Amino acid sequence: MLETVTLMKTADATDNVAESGRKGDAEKRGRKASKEVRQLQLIEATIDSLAKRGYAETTMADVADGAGLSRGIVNFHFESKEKLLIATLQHMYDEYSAHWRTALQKAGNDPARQLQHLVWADFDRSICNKRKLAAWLAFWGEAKSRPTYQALSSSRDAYYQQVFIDLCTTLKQSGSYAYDPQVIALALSAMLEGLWLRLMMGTEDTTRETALQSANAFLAAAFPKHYG
Amino acid sequence: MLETVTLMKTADATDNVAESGRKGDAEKRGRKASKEVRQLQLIEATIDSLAKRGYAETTMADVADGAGLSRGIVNFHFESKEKLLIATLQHMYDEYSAHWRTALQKAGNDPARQLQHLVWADFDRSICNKRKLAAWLAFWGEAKSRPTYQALSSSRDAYYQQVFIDLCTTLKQSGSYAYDPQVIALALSAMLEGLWLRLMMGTEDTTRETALQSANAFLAAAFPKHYG
DNA sequence: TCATATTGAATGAATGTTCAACAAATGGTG
DNA sequence: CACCATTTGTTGAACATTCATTCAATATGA
Repeated sequence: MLETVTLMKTADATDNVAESGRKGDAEKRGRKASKEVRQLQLIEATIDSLAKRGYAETTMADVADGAGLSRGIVNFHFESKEKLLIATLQHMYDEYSAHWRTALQKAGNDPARQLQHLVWADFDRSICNKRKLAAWLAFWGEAKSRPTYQALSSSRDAYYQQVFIDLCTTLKQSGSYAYDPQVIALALSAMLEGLWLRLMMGTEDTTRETALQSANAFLAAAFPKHYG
Repeated sequence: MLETVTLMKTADATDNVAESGRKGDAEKRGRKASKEVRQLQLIEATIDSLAKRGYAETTMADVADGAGLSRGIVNFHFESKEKLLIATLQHMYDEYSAHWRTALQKAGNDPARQLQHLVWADFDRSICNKRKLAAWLAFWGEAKSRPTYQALSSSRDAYYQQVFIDLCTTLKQSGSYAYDPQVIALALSAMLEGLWLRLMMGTEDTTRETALQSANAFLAAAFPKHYG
């Protein structure tokens, strides 16, 4: 009963899902596609399912249906459901990483600009959209009780956090602020994650624009000499 | 009706998964207990299970075992698994609410003090401990795709947010700050939730103490004339 | 004795995984 | 090019397991 709906909904997906769900039925239907393409197709279908149904309700059948393929296919490309989900989380982290690094690179050498760009990056449409945020939230909800997810998360998060701390340290020196860089960096990254959380939950009063506004307000308050 | 409930559980409070699973076999075993006590016992067992196994892996059997009761018992006291989970979420919200209101009341009439106390309240041991944070995270992860959970969350959250906005507005006037109160209130509440998120995930570098430190740093940065 | 709470086994539905059969690509050989 | 063998991808049904729910039997308290 929900199956037909599933096919339709890949289209609605606010962003780029359209393409991944659409690419000529000729290419994916029945006929072979390269291993990588097929795996990506299944990962995208997994994200769709996570976003629409949540972690607990995401089933192999729903993923296969969402990709327009048969039931057994997922176990062929990924050995098990668990490995599919890990690959999906990995994929999302890789995408986030790439985006983050690009933002940092484009910011040049000025630490104030770098921090600003990193904050902006978090609210970019390509990263920060309903579908992906919902999928993140689904994973976070399970991460606590799944060592594998937690391991994946913590190593990367620690790295981002360190970059924030370093930037805050530099800004402190050049602006002679009184704060402990470590403390203010934690406040900053926590706020960014909290804003994501709000966006994920779909709270009425929080949009990408207002979230970004609040993030900017924080920077202005914490580093008035740089962002005033 | 919820008030009495609140009293009971604050007793076991701190972090004691142990006790909630242990309390005198004499009391609960076989012999009848009042309906309310039994329901509370099952709700506590549900929180334990959510914290230990996550939402997706929480089963009726695990809840019953955790409470030291038989399999069929949960369907007798709560009609279904879904209703058990809703009652559990409701219970956690009631507890949080009560704690929050108490903190606000104890703060007196000074808005700066009120805001400070509300922030402190969020990191109080009775609210902010591994077990309960993990349970919150488990619910949040599913809230996006469950209208019932979302409805429960959003109405309350909107209320808290409004209080924050009002307090920020007052502080702005008395300290003649430049910020838009709405924007700064969102930044504040997002940061608080983000800190919770970090604590939930069990990141090494974030403890209740460092989280509170960061929250205070935020207040000092945003309202220097009040918290400087 | 009656109402209510509790138990634990039975039931049925949902779902992850396996696998034999089939189809498509690939590559070698004449 | 034609032909066949092999490898690889795909399918869908069968299987086994897990789990929520039901319910008849039993125990408990009034």
